Amino acid sequence: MQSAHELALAIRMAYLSMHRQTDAFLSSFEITADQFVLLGVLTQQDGITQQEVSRRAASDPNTVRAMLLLMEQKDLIQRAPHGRDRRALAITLTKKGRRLYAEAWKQIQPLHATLEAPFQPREIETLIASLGRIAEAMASRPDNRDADRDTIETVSKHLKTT
Amino acid sequence: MQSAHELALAIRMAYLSMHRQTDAFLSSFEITADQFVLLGVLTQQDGITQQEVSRRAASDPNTVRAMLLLMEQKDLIQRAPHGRDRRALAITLTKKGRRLYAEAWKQIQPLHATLEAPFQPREIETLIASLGRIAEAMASRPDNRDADRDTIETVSKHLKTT
DNA sequence: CGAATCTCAGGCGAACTGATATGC
DNA sequence: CGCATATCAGTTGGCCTGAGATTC
Repeated sequence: MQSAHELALAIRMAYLSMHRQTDAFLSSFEITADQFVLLGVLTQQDGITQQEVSRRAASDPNTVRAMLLLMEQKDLIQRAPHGRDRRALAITLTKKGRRLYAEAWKQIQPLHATLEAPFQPREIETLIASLGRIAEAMASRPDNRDADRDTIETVSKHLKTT
Repeated sequence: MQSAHELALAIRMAYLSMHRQTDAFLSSFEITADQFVLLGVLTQQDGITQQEVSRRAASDPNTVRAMLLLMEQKDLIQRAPHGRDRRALAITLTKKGRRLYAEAWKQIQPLHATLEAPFQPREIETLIASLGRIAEAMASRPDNRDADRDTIETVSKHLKTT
């Protein structure tokens, strides 16, 4: 069990250090690492609902809503009534949002290079698979909420197609 | 570069799902996953300064200070003037804090089991090492602040001795 | 004296919880 | 009716900037 705790701390440290660096790299664009993730989701497919954005970002609807409000103020996205479901809002990228994501993506390449530098290509695939198994294991615990399972499946599918 | 992005997203998803589950497991103790991390640091060694706690938790001094204030209110820790450095506060666990950590540790064992279930013991060691290399790579980027390097070294040392 | 280190205060974005309203 | 979606209010953790205090 000791090694499980060490693993948990290692994941925590890797995530936090990466998140800090990502924020630093994106600060000149005045977007955060997490907003960058949402832009990436919408670049894959937009016109989807806030719920769908939340699922694909493995995040929480309330969190996503707050982020989208900020991003709407900055004219990166639009929130318009959904055609088929009048409860929902359809989220679309603005031209500014699409352009910003493309430039932020370029900006972040050195960080991507640093991230994969210590590894062989095969190691990276293994690492991604291991982390995916962890996320699956966490999401399929008996006491979980149903949403989590959907999230993992949705995101896994999303990852495979990118 | 594409795989680097996938790796980043995988780390993010693994961390967030784990963090959610940890919070759920600890909710009956009325402490959070991050407070649990601080208690663990102090269990290893207490009487250290807030700065030292921050470094060992791979976190930020201001964040840690706010958390310690909450934990002091709940009588889990004490903040007393430091003997050698009169600028600093020395943080010590109370008996209540020490007992709570021991019980929370027991409570969390099923989650630890779930975390390591998908892997062979050797795989876990490899995984921890890989995540450690990522944290090192992130911390040693040219544009980093000096504090990050110290953090990684301190925590790495800490992990080895546990 | 200045430099370094720690504490503290205020602010912001993100993650989550729980509750409520409304459309399906 | 149950279910899904969005919204609102509140808490916590994480990071930053900047101020003040103390020690070196």
